[in-house]
Amino acid sequence: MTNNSLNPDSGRSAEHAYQSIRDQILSGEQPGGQWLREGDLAAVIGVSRTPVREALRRLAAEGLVRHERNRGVQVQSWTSKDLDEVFGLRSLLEPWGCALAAVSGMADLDTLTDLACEMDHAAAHQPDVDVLTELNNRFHRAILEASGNDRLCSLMSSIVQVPLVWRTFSHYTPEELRRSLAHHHELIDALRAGDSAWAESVMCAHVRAAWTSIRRETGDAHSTTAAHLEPRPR
Amino acid sequence: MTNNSLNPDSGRSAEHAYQSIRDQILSGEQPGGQWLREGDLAAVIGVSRTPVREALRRLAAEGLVRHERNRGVQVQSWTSKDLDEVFGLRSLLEPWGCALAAVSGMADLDTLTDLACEMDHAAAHQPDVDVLTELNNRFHRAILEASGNDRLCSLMSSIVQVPLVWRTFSHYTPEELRRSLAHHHELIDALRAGDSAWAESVMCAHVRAAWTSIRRETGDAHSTTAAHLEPRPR
DNA sequence: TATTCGAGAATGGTATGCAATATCTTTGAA
DNA sequence: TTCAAAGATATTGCATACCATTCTCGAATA
Repeated sequence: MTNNSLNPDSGRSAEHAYQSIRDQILSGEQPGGQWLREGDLAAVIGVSRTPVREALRRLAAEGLVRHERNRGVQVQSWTSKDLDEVFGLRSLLEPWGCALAAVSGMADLDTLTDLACEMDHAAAHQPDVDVLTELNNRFHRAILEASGNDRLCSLMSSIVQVPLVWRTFSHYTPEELRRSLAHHHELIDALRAGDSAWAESVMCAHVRAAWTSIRRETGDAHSTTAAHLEPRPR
Repeated sequence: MTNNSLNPDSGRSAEHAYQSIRDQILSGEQPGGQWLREGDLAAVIGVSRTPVREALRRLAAEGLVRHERNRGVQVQSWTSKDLDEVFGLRSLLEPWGCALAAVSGMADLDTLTDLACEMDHAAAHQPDVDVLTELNNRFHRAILEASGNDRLCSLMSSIVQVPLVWRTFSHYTPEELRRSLAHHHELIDALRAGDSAWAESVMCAHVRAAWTSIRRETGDAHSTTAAHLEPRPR
């Protein structure tokens, strides 16, 4: 076998397959609607079908692929409705988590500041979308973790697993990018002040600004209804 | 083989295993911390280890069991912190979904009314917790589906997968049970009126009343802090 | 020409065997 | 007596083989 006892990856085929397939989907390499054959994936990744099946089931549970009995799995396709659902939930959950973080005392303001400054740097000259995406995800995750609600973190993680959302920064104009980075610094100030209402408001603005940017980029018939501008029930 | 072509369950071993194990966990038959051996489960359910493994991975993705490499899976244990997390999220998401349902025009008021009346009947003399649980879950699910946000439904489904929450009705006093059923009817009236604020408020009250009931039943040191009574950030 | 039926191929579903790893037990010495 | 190390045992992880189901495509018939 290819996995002898000297191979440090021995016993991690399923995890490897999962990461591999997930990356292909989030990067857009496997477009929505694409059928994923177990045999092909197994051959490409270099493992048997068993760990590939396990990986596909995990991805199906997370909503990245659809599983049809006796037919296989295909990469989930995303519509503007999906985007609205994701951002509707984000604009509810992230501000809430941010408000909790403001009063939990668990926020590591130094780390957040570092991340925000690194993002400023990464955006300075030739914005590197991959780096910005990575830093941004860590920033948002750090705030949610400071909320003290582990389930909230898990939920948000699964929600933002949408290629379009994952690469939010590729949709920003330079001006929008600057505003987004400014939001991050303002969030830190609000957290430092322990002002949950301030923190919540900034985060809400932050998310909904992103919503509008992405809607513009993915403009379609549905966007003309501006559904997201309907008054949000309180 | 036991599965010949005449067996309608042919090719659904994994689903069968999933339902079987899930029921055992939600019913409390398999207590938290219990280790689940693939071989034992396979023998009891009457299938091979392969579909059992698939079922266990699904349950792990849903958070009902914990999976440790090369050690197996054990039933998730629940603490009062978990309960607070679940109800914190519920008291945010369910009212929101309810408000959306009030203005979406997608709520099937007849079905909801039927469910509410069936619950009244089931609670009349000798309350049947299993029947009430089933009807209650269908009632709440129907409202969330009427919100039009499919992801919200999925999220809530995964959140309430906690034995203690699943069997909320077993924690109610007769008086609390009556109030809960009254909430259901009021929810229907609010939805019929298309009043999102009303619907949202009732649902919020409904969830938070349940929170308090369950906290009382699971009373522990943590409950003395009454963390859920802290002002919810808006 | 269109439609339906069937044979073959492709694919997923399940069972089983082996290898790797963790846990438990036993045995030996300090 | 206790602790540690090594072997025994049990359990999971992965690969492979086989079976069931579904899809495809062509031929026969209305």
